[in-house]
Amino acid sequence: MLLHLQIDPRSGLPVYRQMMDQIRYYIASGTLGPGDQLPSVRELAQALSINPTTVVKAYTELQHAQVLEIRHGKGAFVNQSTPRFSESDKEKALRRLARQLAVEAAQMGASWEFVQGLVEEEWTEVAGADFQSPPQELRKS
Amino acid sequence: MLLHLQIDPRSGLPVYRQMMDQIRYYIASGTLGPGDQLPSVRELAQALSINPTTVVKAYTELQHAQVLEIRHGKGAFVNQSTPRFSESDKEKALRRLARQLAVEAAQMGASWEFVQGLVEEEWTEVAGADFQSPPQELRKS
Amino acid sequence: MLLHLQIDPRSGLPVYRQMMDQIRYYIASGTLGPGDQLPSVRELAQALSINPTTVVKAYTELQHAQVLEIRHGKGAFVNQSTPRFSESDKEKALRRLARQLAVEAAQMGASWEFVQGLVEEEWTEVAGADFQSPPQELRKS
Amino acid sequence: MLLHLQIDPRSGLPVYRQMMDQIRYYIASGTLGPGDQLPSVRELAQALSINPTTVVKAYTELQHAQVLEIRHGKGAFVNQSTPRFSESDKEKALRRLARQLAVEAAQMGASWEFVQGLVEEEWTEVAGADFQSPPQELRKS
DNA sequence: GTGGTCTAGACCACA
DNA sequence: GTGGTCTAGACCACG
Repeated sequence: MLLHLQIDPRSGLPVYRQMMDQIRYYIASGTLGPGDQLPSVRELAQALSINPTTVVKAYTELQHAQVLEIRHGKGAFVNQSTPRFSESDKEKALRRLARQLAVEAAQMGASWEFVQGLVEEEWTEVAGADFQSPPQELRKS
Repeated sequence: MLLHLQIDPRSGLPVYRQMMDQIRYYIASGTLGPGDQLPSVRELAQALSINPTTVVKAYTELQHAQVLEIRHGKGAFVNQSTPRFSESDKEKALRRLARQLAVEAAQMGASWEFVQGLVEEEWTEVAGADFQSPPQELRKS
Repeated sequence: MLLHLQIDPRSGLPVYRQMMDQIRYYIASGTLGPGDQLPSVRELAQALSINPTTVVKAYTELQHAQVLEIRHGKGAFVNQSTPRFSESDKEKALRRLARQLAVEAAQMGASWEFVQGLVEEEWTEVAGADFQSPPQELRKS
Repeated sequence: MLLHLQIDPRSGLPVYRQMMDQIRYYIASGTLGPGDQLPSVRELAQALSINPTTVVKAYTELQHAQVLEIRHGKGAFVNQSTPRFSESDKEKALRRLARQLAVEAAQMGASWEFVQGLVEEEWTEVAGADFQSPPQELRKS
């Protein structure tokens, strides 16, 4: 339950957003599975040497994004069900990221092969594990 | 002299930092060379629909970093001796974006084919015109 | 821009939720229209003698609910477009409220006619004004 | 002795207060009379899937308000001389719920017919059996 | 023990 | 001026 989040206060990215990104990554990559409990607010705050309210913000935002489920008095848990998005929303969000990647890669003079390889590497690292992980049909609540 | 900067106010990244990063990229990638003049503050601000003071801040910060030279009444210019990014820095920056794309796509339940197609579309749109997209050879990483 | 929110710290309802409820009411009843600017965080906090971060929380939650649009450095505005909900979500949310009303009314020994009249009164007060308000097609951004 | 309390943990209202309110309603409406015994703490807690300490808190608070009498080792009982709610109090409480329903329905773009139907469905389900729904007379408030 | 709310006040980003 | 983030610490609700 240590989660090993790495926070860089000088990155310009808000701390709570860095936390969100990394928690999402752990979930997507299978390190955290549906139903898994996250560290308590106080525990994580102390481990990262940040204020508890910052952790609360990260958790709350992830709750809004249907990534976490917060149970009062119990703790924060990875949501059971994959959140549903409309196809248009999905494409819109992902296209924004794809464009950002393409633009920066092009500006840096990267080749298409390089970019393609990079994306494939990250995809397999993140989603590959899921395909081999056990089916999630056993969980019902 | 439009520079094609891509700003996302909701990314959590400060706008002036997004600008700095991308200007650095332009310089590192050779799109901007030593001595080249950057757009005027007003011009850039209008093009990006942002406040001129934000542009000023980005330019000033880059001046402090010895990346730009501000000549009062003349404009902003790329400094001499601008270090190019190392290959590892390039990869690190792009990998961060690729990972973010992969994580969100995986959490949304997108297929690999969908992600791959999206990236390819954006790449051809962004880099295609400039680079005469090279022949589609097979690659593995 | 006074908005005249009434907060009762002893009601047991969180302050930010009381604010949300009343802002929603003002919007639904037409007192606040699409595009209207809300009081600034500091202004409202001072007027209600509460902490600014509490106002921020109310505004942020309403932003998540697609009721408000927050423009950094500009202020908070009533969203232009009515948020879209699936029919099933709509019914689920409203049925919860309808049931609560029915249960409590029944426990208090209210008659069906009384309940029906109450709902109709509130509906016309809230939605009636909208039907007579000018069409909103002129706004484009 | 199930009491049919309706608890919504996400309403923002403290659970113990929701319980207090509804127990007061039961008493005011005559469903619970002076001297009647309430469910045991454990029984209620299990039925509502909440923590026994929460039930204890609700009972204790009602004891302080002289609404209940706690007899050690015996249970909780409705006090003598429990004032019934005035008509205006009834209306105030119900109107609050009716308004909330109207506001949310209006913001979701629901039709009056939809809302009306929903309320009638819930009413008949909740009160129909108990009250042998009286003949449908015309009423105006 | 858990999370939820609120305060008081600081500093940053943006217009 | 606007909103956004973070800290330090308090008290409440819940298990």
